[in-house]
Amino acid sequence: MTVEPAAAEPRRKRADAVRNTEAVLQAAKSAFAELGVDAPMREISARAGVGIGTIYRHYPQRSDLIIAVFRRELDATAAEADRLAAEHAPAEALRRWATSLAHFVGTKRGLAGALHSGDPAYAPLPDQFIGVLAPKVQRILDAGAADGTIRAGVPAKDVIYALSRLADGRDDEQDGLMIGVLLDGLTTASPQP
Amino acid sequence: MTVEPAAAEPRRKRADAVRNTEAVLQAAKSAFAELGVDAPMREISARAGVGIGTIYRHYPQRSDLIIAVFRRELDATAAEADRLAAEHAPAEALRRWATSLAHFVGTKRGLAGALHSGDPAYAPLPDQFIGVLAPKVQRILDAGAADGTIRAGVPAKDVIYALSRLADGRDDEQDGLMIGVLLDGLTTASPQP
Amino acid sequence: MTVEPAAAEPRRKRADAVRNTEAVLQAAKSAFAELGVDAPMREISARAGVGIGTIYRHYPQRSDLIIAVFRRELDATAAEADRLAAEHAPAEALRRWATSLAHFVGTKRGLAGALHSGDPAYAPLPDQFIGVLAPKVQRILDAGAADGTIRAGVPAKDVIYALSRLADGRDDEQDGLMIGVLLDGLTTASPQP
Amino acid sequence: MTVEPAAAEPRRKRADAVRNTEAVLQAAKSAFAELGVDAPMREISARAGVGIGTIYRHYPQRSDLIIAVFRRELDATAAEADRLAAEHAPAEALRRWATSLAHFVGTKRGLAGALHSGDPAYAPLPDQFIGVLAPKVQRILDAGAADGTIRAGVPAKDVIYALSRLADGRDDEQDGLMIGVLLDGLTTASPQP
DNA sequence: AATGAATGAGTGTTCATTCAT
DNA sequence: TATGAATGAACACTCATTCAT
Repeated sequence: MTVEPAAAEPRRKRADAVRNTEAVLQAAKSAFAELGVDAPMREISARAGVGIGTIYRHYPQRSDLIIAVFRRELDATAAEADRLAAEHAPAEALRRWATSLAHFVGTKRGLAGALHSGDPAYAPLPDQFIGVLAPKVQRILDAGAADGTIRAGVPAKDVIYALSRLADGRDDEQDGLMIGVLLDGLTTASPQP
Repeated sequence: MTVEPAAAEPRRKRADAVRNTEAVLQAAKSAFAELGVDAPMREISARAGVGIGTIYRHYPQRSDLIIAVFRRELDATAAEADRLAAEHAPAEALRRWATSLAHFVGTKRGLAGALHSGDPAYAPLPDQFIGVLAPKVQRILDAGAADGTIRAGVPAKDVIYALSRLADGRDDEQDGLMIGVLLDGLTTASPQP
Repeated sequence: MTVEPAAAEPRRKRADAVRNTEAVLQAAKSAFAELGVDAPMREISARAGVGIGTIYRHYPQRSDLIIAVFRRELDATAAEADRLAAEHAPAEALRRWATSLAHFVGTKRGLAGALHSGDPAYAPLPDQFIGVLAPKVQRILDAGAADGTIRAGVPAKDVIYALSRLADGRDDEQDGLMIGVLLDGLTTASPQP
Repeated sequence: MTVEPAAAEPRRKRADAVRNTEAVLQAAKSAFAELGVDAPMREISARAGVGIGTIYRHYPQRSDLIIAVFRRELDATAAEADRLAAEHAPAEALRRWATSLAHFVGTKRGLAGALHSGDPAYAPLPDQFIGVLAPKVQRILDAGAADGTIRAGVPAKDVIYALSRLADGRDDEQDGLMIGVLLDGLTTASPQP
């Protein structure tokens, strides 16, 4: 497929490594989607066509792999918050962003559970997720608090956790309903004078 | 076939059996609290000072044991709904009951997760919990819908699930905050004319 | 169903015991037929509506129960040998008797296996079966040897074992075929002059 | 994708793996001989001085291990059929081959039982054994049927099963006797004109 | 005598993690 | 650096057998 320079042996290695890394991420993504984020490591290595040792080399902790797999989507979700904040009033931005997050979390079997499991294997996860998302969401919340459309005093972290939990169900429709209720509790119809 | 004295002696030796049954329930309760509802059966049998076979005799499925352990508290939580419904306006009753449920769920490591895991070992759990709680909660919701203080069209089942999820955190305070927000979304300050 | 004297308390016990014994035998028979002779003891006691201890009291060894269950049929099969010996020429008697034995063994899942397993739980079985059957069969064999229609020098015990093994299949038709072949090897078409 | 030297080095370290594989086969062979083909996996792994996971890695199903253990001998027995067919008249070839099979089966405690147990753990066994042996034996049977020295219409499969059963005893001598009788029933002294 | 609760050894099986090559 | 073989702890579950009542 890709044309590679015949020479440059050391480069080759690099190319291989990149290919492997990508294969592992894809494999993990599909395995996580089908089996949950607690999918057997062996299953992932098999899907990637890579030795299991290679995965451990790159991702010593399971949480490292999870983070790597979701990194792009996580960043996209964070960016979405900025975009929405720029284009919509805070309450509306929050509402739309909640849908993004719900989609993100809802399609990752077991992710919400892992975030709150207390299992050491997942320990670094919450900080990672909150670290990326919270600042963006906090800005929306602050803007809403400033114009009175969003209840003040609710930390972004807790909003994100709550949304994650409510989005983890088997039934998107019902999940959406309760997320809507939560947002109703968080927002007011119109800016307070 | 044979006529027996109505004042039946309900088979002796229940002394031993009852003692063991109680020991198992206590052991399971403590194990569940510390290790979660997926605590190893052996651990439970060890804590109970009982052979592992004894547990399987009484509770062939893990879910049977979980239900037995939480039965009393579950019933109490259900009864609380009735009591609160009798003593308070619907929205207030709901709010207070949510605290009860939050306490119940919040002290059972892994219970909320098990309720939504899809794991066959926990399969009968959701029906049990919803079956006991939903009718009571539904009555409160209906009363609130009737006088306009609670948003109509939100099934008790979803309310219970949502509350369970929000109560599953490690931090009671923050859990309580988000539960409050959810309830705000579910209720209105005063009866609608 | 049966009319019992109202008095005679000690008799009652006896009646109960007999009823229990019979129930156990029936239960074991059906369990053996469906699950094989290694059916769980608990399953048998449950079918009999009797405590498991009761079975152990009457039949300390599994082989005791097996023997008791098959006793009647075993005796009938032995008697059949005598009957056939009286009514038919030796070779024909043997051939017919083989069908009886094949039916007996073929309908007892696992019996043939147990007879040759070497498992201590079944140790007394072979002697029991051979002890009852061999003398009868030996008489037929001897008669056949005398008139030259049955090959001499083959012990009844081995004939019985061989027939049991060949009858243990899943396919009666094919079992019958090979039993026929064995009998052909054992007999000659007509008395040798 | 990448061109590799045709003289591929077949991955080092096979030294270790091969050693283990062989150790497992030896251990299984001895365990099967002493305890039967239902010997505990742990016992086998212990004898092999190998972790139990190693056995499951190589032989996910018990039947896989059984087949692997007996493969060589099974193939040898099949080859023997060809050899005997080439060197002897059909009836004599069959007779001699029966001795081979009897030796094979007779030294594998429980193998004959497993072949007919219906236990899913052994399910692939009959097809494997019959698949390897039946074609060879069938050729002998057909040749014998053609020259009238072997009874026609008896499938090789049934002959093999019958011989296996008769060879499964504890007493080689008596087993041999009944096998002889069966063969007598299957063959005629001399070619039919 | 009958009951059935209790015992606990035994077995199959999975999977995270290490490490020799 | 990659590989994947090996490890072995862990767990669920079954069932023969004992024994207090």
